[in-house]
Order: sequence, then C-alpha cells, then structure tokens
Amino acid sequence: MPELPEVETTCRGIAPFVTGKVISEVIVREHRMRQPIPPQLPRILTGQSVYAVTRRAKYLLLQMDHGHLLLHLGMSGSLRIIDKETPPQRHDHVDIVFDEIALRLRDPRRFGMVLWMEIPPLQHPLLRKLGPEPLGDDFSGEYLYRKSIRRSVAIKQFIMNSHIVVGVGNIYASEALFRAGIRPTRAAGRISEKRYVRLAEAIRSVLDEAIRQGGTTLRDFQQQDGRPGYFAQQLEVYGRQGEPCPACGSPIKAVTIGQRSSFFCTKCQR
DNA sequence: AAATTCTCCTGAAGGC
DNA sequence: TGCCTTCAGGAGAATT
Repeated sequence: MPELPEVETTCRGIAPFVTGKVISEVIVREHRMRQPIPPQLPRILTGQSVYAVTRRAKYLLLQMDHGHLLLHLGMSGSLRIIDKETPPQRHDHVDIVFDEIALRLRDPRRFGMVLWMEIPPLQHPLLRKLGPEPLGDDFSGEYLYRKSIRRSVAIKQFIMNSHIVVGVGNIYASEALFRAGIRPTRAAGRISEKRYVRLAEAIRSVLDEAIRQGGTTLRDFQQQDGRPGYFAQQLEVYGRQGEPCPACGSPIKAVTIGQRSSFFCTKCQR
C-alpha cells in the first residue's frame, strides 16, 4: 500500500527514465479507475514531452507540453519502467510508451487515479486545500499545535487528515505516534505544544527513514517482478498486536479508530 | 467548520 | 484440497 515514502521513491525511480522523453503511444487496457480514464487521453498525450516528474502529497505529477498528468497509486498501484514489448499481465491497466521503454501502471484494486489537467496543478480542487508536506519547512510541532486547538478528533485521525498534513498513512501514523509516546486515541486538542514538537519530529523521521530505505532499491523500477524493498523497514508496532513492545515489553494493543486499525503500547503511549 | 460514514475493489488470510 | 467469508485500506463524497 503506497504511503508517501513509496510514492517519493517511485517519483525518483521513474524520473530519470521519462524526463525529456516524447510519448509515442498510450495504451489504456482498463479505463475503470477511481475516475474513468477518458477515451481521448491517448490522443491528448501522444507527441507531448515530459519536462519533469514531481510529487505533491501522494500525487505524482508529470509536467508535459500542454498540461500535467496526475497519477495516484491508491491502495495497490505501482509504476514500473519496462521494455515496451513486455507483455502485460493482469491488472496492468495503462502503458505510457516512449521510444524503447514504457511507464506501466498496475493497480489490482483500481483505487488509483489518472487525470489530465490543463490548469496549474496546485490550483486543481484535489490539490488546492492540502496541508503542508511533512518533510517541508512549513511543517512543525508549532504548526500542528496551532491547528489542533479545540479539536476533539483522535490524534491519529488528525495527523492522517490531508488538510492538516499530507502523506501520513495508516501505517506510519501508528509508527510516529509510538515514537512520540502519544496514544492514538487521545483528542488532538488535549496535547501540549511540547508533545507536538516531538510528534512532528517523529513523523518526519519515520518517513525520512523509509525514503532512505526505498532509495537503495531504485533499480527495482526497471524490473518487472518483485516488490521494491521499501516494505523492508522495521515497523515497531503496526500489525504487531500481542507482540512485546520494543521499548518496554508490554503487549501491543490493537484498536479501531475511524474504521482503521491502529496499534500502540498502553504503557509507553499516553 | 468539524466530525462521521460510505464507497470504490480485489488479493490475502482465515474458517470449515 | 478447496470453496466461501471476511478484512484491509487512500481519500473523495455525502451526510449530520
């Protein structure tokens, strides 16, 4: 499930292969994504050059001659650089073909998105109201504290809210709260600024470490099989219900918050 | 405005 | 062994 580190790793992984290249063909085998892929997309994209590949939140943006192509990987999406003759497998929905290679989108659950935008991407409704990047300069404990005042929502839901801060998915929310010693069920408005400083640093470090690990497996973007190694990161609490806390040995507890599974140590996190 | 619920989909895991 | 059921989850949309 692509979280921000995987999207960032994907961004860095594909950029060298597609930047400066001209699209020769676009093949859409399955148009039923989160939003249907319009039939005219291949015609629109063919002949355009890719100027840059960037990321905002978990959205990938391919800057083209006449607009931007937005890609979202949803729950199960992945992008690979392949030889353009590589036969598609089940769930390989879109190929963006360049000279000898293609950028191939695979997404079994089809929660992903492929969207052509002719306005400045940051003005698009999907991107306009997003909070700061967790690895950027606008994100801090002081910022989180300021936004949390009088908010009763659970802190885990608060940091997963993309209007507050982008890119914190279910796995890393649990991990960051463990590092910060904050119980995921605690009301956002009942946390001190000092603890928010620690939480912001935890979010930053957990995402940064995951990106560093992903960076070691960039070559995987040329392969067809095998998942990139960014799942390799040691997760301290996520999915470890009943296992001993790495800090104190108490059993890790699982609860559901906002219809999402959450994991924490009842002793280390208050 | 804020909080909550619903929805999309299919692979994986668990039960019998 | 195999079939059936349940679950997970990003995030926009709808609802309260």
